[in-house]
Amino acid sequence: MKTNKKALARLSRYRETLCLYQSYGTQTFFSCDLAKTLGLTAAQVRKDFSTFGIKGKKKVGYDTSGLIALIEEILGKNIEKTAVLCGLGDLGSAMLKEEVLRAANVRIIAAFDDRPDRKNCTVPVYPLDKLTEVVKKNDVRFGIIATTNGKAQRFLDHLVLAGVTGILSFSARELKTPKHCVIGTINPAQEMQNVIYFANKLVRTRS
Amino acid sequence: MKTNKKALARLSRYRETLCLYQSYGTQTFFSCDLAKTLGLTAAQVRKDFSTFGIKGKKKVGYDTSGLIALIEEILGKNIEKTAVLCGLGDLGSAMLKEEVLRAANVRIIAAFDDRPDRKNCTVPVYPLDKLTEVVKKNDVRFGIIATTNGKAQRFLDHLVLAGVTGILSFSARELKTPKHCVIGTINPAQEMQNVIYFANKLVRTRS
DNA sequence: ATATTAATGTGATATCAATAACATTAGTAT
DNA sequence: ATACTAATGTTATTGATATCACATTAATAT
Repeated sequence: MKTNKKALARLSRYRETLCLYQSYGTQTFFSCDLAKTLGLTAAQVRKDFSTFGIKGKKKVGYDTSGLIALIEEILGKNIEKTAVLCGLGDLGSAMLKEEVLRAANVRIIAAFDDRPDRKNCTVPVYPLDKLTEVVKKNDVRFGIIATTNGKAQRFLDHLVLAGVTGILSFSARELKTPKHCVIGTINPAQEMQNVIYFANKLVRTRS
Repeated sequence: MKTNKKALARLSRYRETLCLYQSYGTQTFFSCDLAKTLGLTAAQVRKDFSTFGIKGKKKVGYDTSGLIALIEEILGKNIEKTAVLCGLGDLGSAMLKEEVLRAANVRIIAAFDDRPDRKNCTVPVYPLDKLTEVVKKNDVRFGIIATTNGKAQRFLDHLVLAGVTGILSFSARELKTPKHCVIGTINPAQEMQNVIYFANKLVRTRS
């Protein structure tokens, strides 16, 4: 399968929407339905499906529940994955909310924060120097870095050493990551910057 | 100037890095330096610079402080922009932390949340029905939606009606937005999903 | 002054993603 | 049965982004 980052990113959006359809009792749907709901073109939906080997029936469309199951299979959603959380400030606490990461089906099993006062009842909280031990004992493969920029690299280094292979980071700083470890970065300031830039452009080019 | 979304997104990363250089006292730098720090190629850095009309000197490189100023000019960083925040849960509170949005130079002047107990000392907190009034009175052009998925569309509709033209949303749901309004979406679950997918692929393709 | 060199700036090329176009085919109507 | 139609699945085209290659040129060495 020729992987396509953008198409992959859309897969989980497709799944979301199909769940919605299912809740309405819609058993089958057409590519144009899904496209409309998501503001895409029907061709793109079909192209994406084709990329991941998803098949429908001519004149009938696609089977909602079957497709949800298939997408979940492709995304490995059925396998429960565990992660540890680094940093228990507001951002870290937000990540612990059930709703936020549910779609990815990761379970956060522990948090690390050097401020001992940041207790949390949903997961145990440890200081950084316990990270390796906890990660190794529980065979954790993913980490979320929700600390201030200054501390991010240190947490990352610990995660990598402990054997984590995928990291989600909220740090605006550039983090050094070895090749065998995947890192995804969320940078709200940058995203905001883009919104501002294009909003300004919209205003300027309106004639 | 032929705009290029990706290049624009990198501009703020360039700025970040240059500030770091400046703090080390580095007055000039080469494209390859910047490339190395950010894990890009020197050619791409120069291409990006070229896109935005940024000039250097052969054999000398680029002037750090001059370039920071220029990028800030391009990004409109010098103009202070105001925004309102919708939702004051953990995610909303995180957005109020100075560090998080600083790079975009937006100032959040008010927050809206229907839970009256969510007081906050750094910005005034109002119920949703005050949104239009506050936005109009202060001529606010940007909004940040940090609520649970269910409430996001309602906040967005209010923001749009009040005249906001740029929105940053953390909602996983598809939000309907008019064409004259720019929306940027941050979806942690989806980002995590991608990390998981590629981390698994890495493991599988390692031979 | 001249040659050398190490950098920039950019045109050409390759890759990746989105869109358009259309050939195929399963259902429906007659 | 046959024709028709409305959907899929895929190929071709376009567009955007990244990479490559190199001509240009300003500083340095001789």
